[in-house]
Amino acid sequence: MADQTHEKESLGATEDAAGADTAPRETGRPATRAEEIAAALEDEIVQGELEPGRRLDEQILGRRFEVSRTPVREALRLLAASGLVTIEPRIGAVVARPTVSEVFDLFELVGEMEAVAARLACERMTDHDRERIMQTHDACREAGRSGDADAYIARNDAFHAAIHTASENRALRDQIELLNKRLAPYRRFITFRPERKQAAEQEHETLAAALLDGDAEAAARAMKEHVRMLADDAFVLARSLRL
Amino acid sequence: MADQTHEKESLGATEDAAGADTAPRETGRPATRAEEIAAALEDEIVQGELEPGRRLDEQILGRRFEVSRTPVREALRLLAASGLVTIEPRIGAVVARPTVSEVFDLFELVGEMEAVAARLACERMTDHDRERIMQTHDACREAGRSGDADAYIARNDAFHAAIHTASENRALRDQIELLNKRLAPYRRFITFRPERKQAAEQEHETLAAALLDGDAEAAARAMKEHVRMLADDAFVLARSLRL
DNA sequence: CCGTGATTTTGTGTATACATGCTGCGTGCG
DNA sequence: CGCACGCAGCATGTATACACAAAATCACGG
Repeated sequence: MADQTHEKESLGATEDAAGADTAPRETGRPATRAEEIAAALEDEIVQGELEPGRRLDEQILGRRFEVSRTPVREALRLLAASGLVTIEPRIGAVVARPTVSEVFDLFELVGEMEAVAARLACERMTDHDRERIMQTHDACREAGRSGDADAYIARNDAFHAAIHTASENRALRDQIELLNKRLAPYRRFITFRPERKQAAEQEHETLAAALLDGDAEAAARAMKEHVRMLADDAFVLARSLRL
Repeated sequence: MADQTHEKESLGATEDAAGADTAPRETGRPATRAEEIAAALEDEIVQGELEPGRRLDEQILGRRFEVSRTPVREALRLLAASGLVTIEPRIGAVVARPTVSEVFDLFELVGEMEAVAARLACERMTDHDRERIMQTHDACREAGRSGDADAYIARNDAFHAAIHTASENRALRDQIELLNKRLAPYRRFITFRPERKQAAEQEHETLAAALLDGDAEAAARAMKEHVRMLADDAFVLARSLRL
């Protein structure tokens, strides 16, 4: 039972190295069962396999992961703390289903924070950061042409992650990436749409130009606009889909 | 029958954040034991009774709160998720003791976010918000003269809370207040110092003036500067105290 | 005297059992 | 026919027991 080579089915398994470090926990220490379960559930929520509002029954999950309720409970607590699930006493856990207004607030917040990150990145980035930003931007553009939606999402995340890293503020970076996880279920619908992808492309160009040009304010503005457009599209699409 | 009102608190309503009652009244049970314990521990950490680095033994805490280890564990998980304690597998929980660099990042982040809140508040505040900001500002000034440090801290928090509320973004507000909790152990040393209080007073004046004047950029700048000064003083003091 | 390794001890991680409050449905009354 | 009350089933909250890893202690040898 000591052998912890978890051969779980896992999911896509095509873990992109660039976006792999989206986990704020980099303890490097051996993971506990609860953390493994939390990570697995988080993936499923972010990937949209578990839709918002879905009930998360402790016993069922326990059977599914072949553990008792205890680690499952702790995993759910972890996810609840990061805002991905909601737990109400004596009721149970469900995948978080924020109100429209809450999603709006989250988009606005992440926009502001990404803008801060862009500004700081502009002021602080090393040559290596600059290179990585250019590189991920190019990769993003390339994926945009190829039309592979999954690849595009991964590259897009990598581009943004490069900016977060360049901001040289770990707390900021962690917060942004947590917020993006919470918003992932709502972004998914958007990023797949070709016209959005094209617009994002354009916005990325502006953003990258400002970054490489060292114009912090322009970069911040471009980033905020970028997120705002995304949010707008998300709401328009949500409305048209009666979500 | 539970007569607990699950009413969500109205945003601009009579919300005495000034009170910040440290005494968790146990009228009935609006929460589970784990949450009660988490709240109690959070208070003790924020108040500085539990210093950073202090070990949090599950069994000892269980005896202290007269519960088994289970709710204690969940409480610790809750606090860990909010960043107030650190849990390492097979090691246990300790009150979070971030590195200097991490504290620096946190101060910078909270400064940026408070600045965002100030800007948004400037653009969105209702008459009621405006009144509340003025009112809490006056109270703050008054407490500054009286010399009651605890009262001043409470009023100061209320002033900032009024701005957060006026920003009309709940997610932003929650994040800022969480960050402030995490920084509380390090702010404590500063806020008590008279010269810092006086400087803060001045900065508050500038900030309030910009807010009431509707100058969003000036308000954001003033807020960022306000937090930056606080952080600077905190680091200077920490160095002089060899912390 | 001190370093090194085995042993004990302690505390966390997980499992299981019990208690309590919610949910849903059926029955009886208005 | 509709609604309220009550009961049974069940999921969560809490307690307790066991397994195992890490720290502390001690014994032994250099």
